[in-house]
Amino acid sequence: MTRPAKRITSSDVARAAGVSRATVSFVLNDRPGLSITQETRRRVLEAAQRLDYRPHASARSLAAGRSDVVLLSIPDLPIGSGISRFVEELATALAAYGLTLVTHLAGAHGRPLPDVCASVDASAVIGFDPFDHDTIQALYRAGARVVIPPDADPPAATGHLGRAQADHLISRGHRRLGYAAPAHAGYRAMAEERLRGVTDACAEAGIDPPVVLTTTLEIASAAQAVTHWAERSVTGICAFNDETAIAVLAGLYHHGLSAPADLAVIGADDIPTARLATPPLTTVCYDLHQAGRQRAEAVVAGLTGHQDDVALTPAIPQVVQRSST
Amino acid sequence: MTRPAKRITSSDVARAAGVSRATVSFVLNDRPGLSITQETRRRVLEAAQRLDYRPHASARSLAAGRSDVVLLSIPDLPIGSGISRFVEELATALAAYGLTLVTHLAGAHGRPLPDVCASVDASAVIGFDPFDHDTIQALYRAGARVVIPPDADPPAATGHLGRAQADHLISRGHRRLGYAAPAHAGYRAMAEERLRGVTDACAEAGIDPPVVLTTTLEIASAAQAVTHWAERSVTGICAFNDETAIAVLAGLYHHGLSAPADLAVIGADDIPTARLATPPLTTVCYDLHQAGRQRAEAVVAGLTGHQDDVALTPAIPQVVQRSST
DNA sequence: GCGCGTTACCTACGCGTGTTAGTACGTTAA
DNA sequence: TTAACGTACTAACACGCGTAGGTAACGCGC
Repeated sequence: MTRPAKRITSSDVARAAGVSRATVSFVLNDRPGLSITQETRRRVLEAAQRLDYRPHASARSLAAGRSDVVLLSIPDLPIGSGISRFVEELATALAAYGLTLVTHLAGAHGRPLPDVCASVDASAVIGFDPFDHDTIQALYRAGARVVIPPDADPPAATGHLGRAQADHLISRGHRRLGYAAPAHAGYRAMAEERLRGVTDACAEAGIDPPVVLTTTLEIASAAQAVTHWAERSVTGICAFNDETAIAVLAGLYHHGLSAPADLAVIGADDIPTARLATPPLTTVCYDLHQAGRQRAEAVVAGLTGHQDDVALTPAIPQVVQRSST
Repeated sequence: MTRPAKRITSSDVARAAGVSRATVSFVLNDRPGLSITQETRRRVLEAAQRLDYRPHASARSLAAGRSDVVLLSIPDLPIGSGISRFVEELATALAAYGLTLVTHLAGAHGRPLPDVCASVDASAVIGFDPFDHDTIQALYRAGARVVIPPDADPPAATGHLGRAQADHLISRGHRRLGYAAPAHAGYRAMAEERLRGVTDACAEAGIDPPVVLTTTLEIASAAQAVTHWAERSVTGICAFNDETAIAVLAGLYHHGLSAPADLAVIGADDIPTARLATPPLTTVCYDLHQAGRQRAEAVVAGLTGHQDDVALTPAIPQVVQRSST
């Protein structure tokens, strides 16, 4: 077991560089409007690097009244690789502004979000689900200066995914759709939003609402759902996500059937194994690259006081066409 | 957009309760060895609750020299649901000790771990991969008081997964094994450790080392690997993880072959779609529930100074027998 | 010599806590 | 009467940093 090393403070750097602590602070924070000799600046930077100086975050945020921590709250559901890509993109974009992203699984047993926000002294909080009003107030009281989404319309945005699935199937001639809902309770809210998109698209196309069936990730369960859909002449399935879609494909295979001839299946999220399914799965997903970047910009705009300048345009889902539709 | 609320400090609580700030601190931290009247205690608690007082984490950790934040570093790889279960378990166990877990995706582009550790002022850092010595030193310098794994034998533990895979195949009579390595660069280190376990198991069983081939998650790539293995009379494949294993299954299917008749395939991690593969995938995984709880205990032991009392017994991998072997 | 402006830095305060060393007020013991 | 001791608090310092305000040195014009 390696022993803890002593903490390096800005006084240590100041002493090593032969200047005052204030000068160290000016140099390291690149304070504008102050004149520091190139030579002094160099000495400070060299000393800081040599000592591997890292400002004490707590002291800094206490003094400056703001931290560089951004908290991402992830709902209590099995994390898919899509979220992971989103997180990576977001973290990268924030890092470019000197901000650090940490995530927190808002599980049922964990601490309430405002507590976590206070614990890490986050200056911004990003969520997936919209927060209710009380939570937002508590987050502000816990020290957050920016909260995203504030209370805007992301539910509608989530519905877009389902709408894109349905539109795709309808455009390929399907007139009777099914919806494969997940059994996992944690998915409930998100599944209902995606379903709403499907239902809306059906209504606009003038066809019946989708036949909704719940399936677990067991082949037997999916096979049973396939039987039900067949009985009701359903020809195209929108699945809650790719895993559910792959379950449906497995259910088809179990009956000696296959997509898209017997039943077209479209998933959501584009997980890595989607392309490895038999047949390779058609799916929809957001441009997470863009979504992450946009969230990062919104945070930065909020922190610098221009929060009204950036509107969160709902991300546009894209269809990844493969062979299951 | 709701407007930020003013921060409540312990002075506010003290004023509201008609006592000094010090008394508030004593009451809220339940300081032992001090006598506080029941009545005073009640007044303080009531005032704190009424004002929704939350101690400023930065100020507290500055003054006390410790924070209640535990940082979990997750390697740069698509997060599987297994990790998510592990994180949930860990967060719950830590919350019971008043500690807050936040996670950080150690992506290639993100900030170096010590920076993040310093940013959130974490008092403990938990990692998956073993940290190298320099990183550990930097983490201590960044303010961490406990680092897990310290530098112990988790490489061996990680290797256990590969060993379990190989042992399983060998026990079923396979004498010539292959290893399916991932193409993704972020997986490199972890893949090599798992491969080492396979190689060790082969050596102990007195058979040739595995035929290592790299494959992407494209069917064509996997099919090519399958051809190579067939040419070298390989009968059983240990895949780096389930996704790679599913790619191998898809490669087999592409040639009109199937597991386990033509080639046995075993994955790792037990992702949700593993049971949905054709055929359902045999795989190995850790008991993450137990692993999370154990890490939490190690952190607490470390923070309270009894770090030598808790030995991290390497988690024991379990084989999930399905139909691909 | 004096006033003024600029450059290059330093002194000193405050952020909101935890915590040590006290203080004021009893009660008891010698 | 005074010392000793326990109770129930409070005053004041320290943590490491950002930053407002100051100051010494120097140049320049008159």
